Amino acid sequence: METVTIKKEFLEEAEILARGAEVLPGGIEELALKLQKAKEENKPLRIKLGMDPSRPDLHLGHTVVLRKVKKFQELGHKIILIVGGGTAMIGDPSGKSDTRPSLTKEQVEENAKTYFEQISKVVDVDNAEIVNNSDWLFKLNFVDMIKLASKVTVAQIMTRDDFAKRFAENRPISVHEFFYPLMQAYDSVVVDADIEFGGTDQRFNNLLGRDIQAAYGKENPQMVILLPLLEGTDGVVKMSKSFPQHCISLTDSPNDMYGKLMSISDNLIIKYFALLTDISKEELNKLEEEIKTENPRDLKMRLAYTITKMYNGEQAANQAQENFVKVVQNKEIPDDIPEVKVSEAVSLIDFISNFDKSLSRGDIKRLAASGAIKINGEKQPNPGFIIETNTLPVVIQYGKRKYIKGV
RNA sequence: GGGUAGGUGGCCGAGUGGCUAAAGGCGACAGACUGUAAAUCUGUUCACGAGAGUGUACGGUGGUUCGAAUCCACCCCUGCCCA
Repeated sequence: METVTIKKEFLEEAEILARGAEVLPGGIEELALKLQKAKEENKPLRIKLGMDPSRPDLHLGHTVVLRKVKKFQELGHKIILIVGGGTAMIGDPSGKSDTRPSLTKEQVEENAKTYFEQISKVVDVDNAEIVNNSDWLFKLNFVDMIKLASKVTVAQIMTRDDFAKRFAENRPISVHEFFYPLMQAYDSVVVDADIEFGGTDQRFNNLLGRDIQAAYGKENPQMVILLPLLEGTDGVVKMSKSFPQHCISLTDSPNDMYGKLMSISDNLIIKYFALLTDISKEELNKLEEEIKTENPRDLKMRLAYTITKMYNGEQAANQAQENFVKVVQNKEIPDDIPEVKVSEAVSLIDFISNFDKSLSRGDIKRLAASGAIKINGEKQPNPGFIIETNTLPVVIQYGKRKYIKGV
């Protein structure tokens, strides 16, 4: 690369953009250079972001990357959202080794649609370029694929953490799984990306994109910007679709979103503030002090309120907070309980079972036996208890926060 | 192609003819305590049935046996070693 003086303004810009992220391989300086060049040539950077359409729900973990991408968009750069219709055929090998069920074209399109609705809560989808990698991946013939595969060695592929681990543990690795990173890298060639975004678990895949671009003749191959992974509500495992119970989804109701945020581990409070809100550096420092003296619960309520408001608006956030105080802290009965018409006497177990199909009748009996079922606030251990019509309306609580009203 | 070790409930893993709906752990759910945090303690964890019980289940299909996760045959899948 020829020596170019990097202007201060771009260094500063790069530094802000890189905050909290890993910028590979050249760090802030290379990023500043890219920004500067883009400006001088009046050629917006092409920002690549891949999305797995296998499960359509977007959670807060995704927004860490999306929020960063948005900052680039605000500076006038072009976002290219790649729907992984082709890569979904394989499924990213990381984590579970099971081959995922491949999706039909219709499913991918359907999922992609709900994806965009959710993504539009963070980035400006209308100004983004949206493509599906099945459009080019499925057109590759065997020779093309061999050519692609020839660009990388087994030793290189095996440095990928997941493969190395499985190999060391004598667990199976199918050859087709090697193609996942290759396909993703090839996407970078096709969309001519300048920067690729991802979570830190995408390090290998995204860096390979850089190498493959170079191998296909791109002069200034893409940089890679990696953002920290967000732990799920349990505070241990990263928020991932494989563990839906730890995910806070963008489509969660305001009450759920608020409640789930309240259930995160204390040691995640600062991290959530830092990665998920627009809080300033100074405020963040202040919070770090406060958390030492104040009840972490209060900071968490502030967090829950802030994030709920971001995605659902102020009114909904207020309601969610009120609801939380009322139902959880004061253990009162919530307002918005689903109502079910009871036209004749019905047993407790039938009533719940008809309403909530996710529980087996055995589950309900167990709940009753453990004292988790309440009728109008009174524990009722007998699942065969008959709800008479002349006792209506009744409020049934089963489990921590599930209610039905019989009317 | 040859040899060898395996495939058990959401996961890991014990179990080599009846006492096995299958030890133990993890996870999950619930109760107590709380701040819907953590830690801790207790209980539950295939389905149906109020219950006695019934059905289904240890890779698949057949078989032996009064009785099979466990023995036999064939098949499928995976690891490792050799070629």
